[in-house]
Amino acid sequence: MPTDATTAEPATRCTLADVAARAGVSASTASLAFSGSGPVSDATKERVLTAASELGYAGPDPRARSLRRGRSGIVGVVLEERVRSAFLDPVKIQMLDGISDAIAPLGAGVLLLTETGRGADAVSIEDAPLDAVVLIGCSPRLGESVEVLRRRGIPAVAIEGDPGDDVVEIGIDNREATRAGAEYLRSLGHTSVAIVTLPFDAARTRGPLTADLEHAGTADTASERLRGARDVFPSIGGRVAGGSSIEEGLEAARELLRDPAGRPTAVIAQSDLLAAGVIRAAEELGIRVPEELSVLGFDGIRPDGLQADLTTLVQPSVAKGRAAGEAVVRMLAGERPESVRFTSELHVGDTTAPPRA
Amino acid sequence: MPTDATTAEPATRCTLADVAARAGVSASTASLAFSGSGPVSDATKERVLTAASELGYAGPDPRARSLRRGRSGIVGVVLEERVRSAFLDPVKIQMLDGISDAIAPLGAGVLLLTETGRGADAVSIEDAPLDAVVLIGCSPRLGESVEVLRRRGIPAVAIEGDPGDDVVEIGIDNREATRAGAEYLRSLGHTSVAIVTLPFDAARTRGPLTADLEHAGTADTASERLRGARDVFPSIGGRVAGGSSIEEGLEAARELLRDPAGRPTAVIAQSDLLAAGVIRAAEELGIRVPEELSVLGFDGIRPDGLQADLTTLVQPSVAKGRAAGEAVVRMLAGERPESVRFTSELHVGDTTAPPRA
DNA sequence: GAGCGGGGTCGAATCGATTCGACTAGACTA
DNA sequence: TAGTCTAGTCGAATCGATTCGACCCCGCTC
Repeated sequence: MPTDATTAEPATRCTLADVAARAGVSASTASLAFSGSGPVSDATKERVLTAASELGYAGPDPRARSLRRGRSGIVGVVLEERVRSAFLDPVKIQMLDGISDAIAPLGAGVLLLTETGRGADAVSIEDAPLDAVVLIGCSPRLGESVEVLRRRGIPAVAIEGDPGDDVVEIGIDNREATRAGAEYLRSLGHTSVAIVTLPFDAARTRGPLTADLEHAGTADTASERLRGARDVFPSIGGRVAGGSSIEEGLEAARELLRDPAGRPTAVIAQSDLLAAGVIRAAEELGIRVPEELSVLGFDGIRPDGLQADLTTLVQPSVAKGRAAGEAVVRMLAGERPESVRFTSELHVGDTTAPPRA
Repeated sequence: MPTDATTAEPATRCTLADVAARAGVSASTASLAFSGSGPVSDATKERVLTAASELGYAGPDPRARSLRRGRSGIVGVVLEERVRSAFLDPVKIQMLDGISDAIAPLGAGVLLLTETGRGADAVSIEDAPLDAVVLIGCSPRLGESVEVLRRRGIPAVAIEGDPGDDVVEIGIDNREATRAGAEYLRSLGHTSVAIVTLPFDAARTRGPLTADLEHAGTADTASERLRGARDVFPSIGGRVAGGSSIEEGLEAARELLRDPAGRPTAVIAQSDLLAAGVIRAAEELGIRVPEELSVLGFDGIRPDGLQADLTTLVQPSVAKGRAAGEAVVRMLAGERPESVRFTSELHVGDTTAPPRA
């Protein structure tokens, strides 16, 4: 009797064995009929399928299937922060898009994971049925994650941040790109330049850019971009933001621009969102951009609510995601893909200009 | 011998049984030692844990665990469209945020699913190890999805769109809200009003708003909002967009505003993104907003790049997501949560004004 | 000292499907 | 007609952990 929509669930859901029994075949044959891999006569197949629909059988249980097959069809994507903040960052979304695009042929889904501490109640990298993992973001905790995955034997790909060892990495030329941007500023005539960086440590400590903070850090992206700036302006100073957001940029820039005396003529922001915050701070303080202050961003997204055409270093976010996805597909196929390094390009908008004499 | 970082994986990964053997206890005891549920002497526990770390055991296999326990710790979120487009819609992101927030105490992760056709190669609602599912969006395919889930015995919650029967639904007052907005337009003096709707059918057919299209449709949201507009402007006409995006709004509005003779003095857009597109179309055509054209949106997000303060119907997106997540948690706990209906609020911005005499 | 209770451990069944090797009939060849 | 082959089917082992009931032994009580 088919289950009625309004009745409670049957005491026990029906299994492949039930279907097989009803069709008068063995469980193995029924399995073959469903998976299609193996010789089964059309008549038998039909009988099995009929029995299944009569019983309201919803197909093989994915849990059992994945235990037997050793594959779950799920690729984890680790976002360093909470899901909410990751989605505020357009760069992450673009990468996620690239990833889900690239793994589609694998028939796998994307499981969102966050880097909460171990043993937390949220599902984590330690206990989720994953076939592979993509680590997104310049996470200081990368080392731990990689170690966990290695123990579990799960292939991993990292986007940004040095995972070390033999983990495939998808990155960009953070240092060179920033240097190019800094050189552009110098070519405009700027000599008094400050920087607003991404956080250096896991705690996301914000504050003035000190040697302490800088060296305690493990965040590759922030360090590399800073190095690029130092290549051109060796003694550059500035502030460390607590993350990539307009709000953080605003806060950092308020400090940076507060004192009219020591005010820089240009600010290098390590992300477009930070740059947008810097611009907003300038507006607050009545400082005109780019006449009185040049602002350089990084990423190449269009921050929400910013009408200026930001001068920035455009990185191929979607391509990065796609490359990561493709690497996952290859690893699952037993290959050993190479790391990839993309290059960024300077886009000159209207937020940079020569400094006022 | 512990696995060296550089060696290939051991032929077979080690299992709980291996650990138990090494610790000199039975598999059952080892399991107890790991899960902590059951009486195990401290000495034994210690021995097991030691053996595990010596062997490089990474903890129980989640696949086996979920088979036995019948829970996978994964909640699916079905986005009707591709992942990429879903993330372009700020409303969806906000709901997703609310969901992931609410299910956190469950210790479950969020698996992104898209409503691709059956049997597609992508992981789907039919074969993913899910404990529960949240259906997002006014999907015409909702019926099929609900049926699949019912067969599989997976609890479901729908956000927007009438899932029918006994499925919990989280919604808003689409009709009443739109009516309120329309009444506001009428109170300003508008009588010639057009509408740009969301798609009515699964194929996302775009074009003029005809009775055919309208009635063939199964998309609850579009229909309800249209009804609300009809409550005030019974003979309202307009165009059906192919989705919620600035691009679609732009395209629809070009048609709508092309002919200066029959041009409406106000446009009701069924989403803020569509509204942003309408405004952009007006700019293209040299029509001033709000002096020559009033535009009303729906959602309460700030569309990217739109500097106007959109007059719109603000819906509580995050709260909707959170309510859905909470419903999931309750269902998994064996309760039967109630459906929830939120209300939207009219926000008067600067895109609406009385029509020119 | 016999009886009793309970902490600690173990065996074995179980979750549900997949898959490999074996087996059976019927078709086809020599 | 005996022998070979193949398509179709079945049994049984397997994936790895969890869990229920049984069991044992030690300490306590009367």
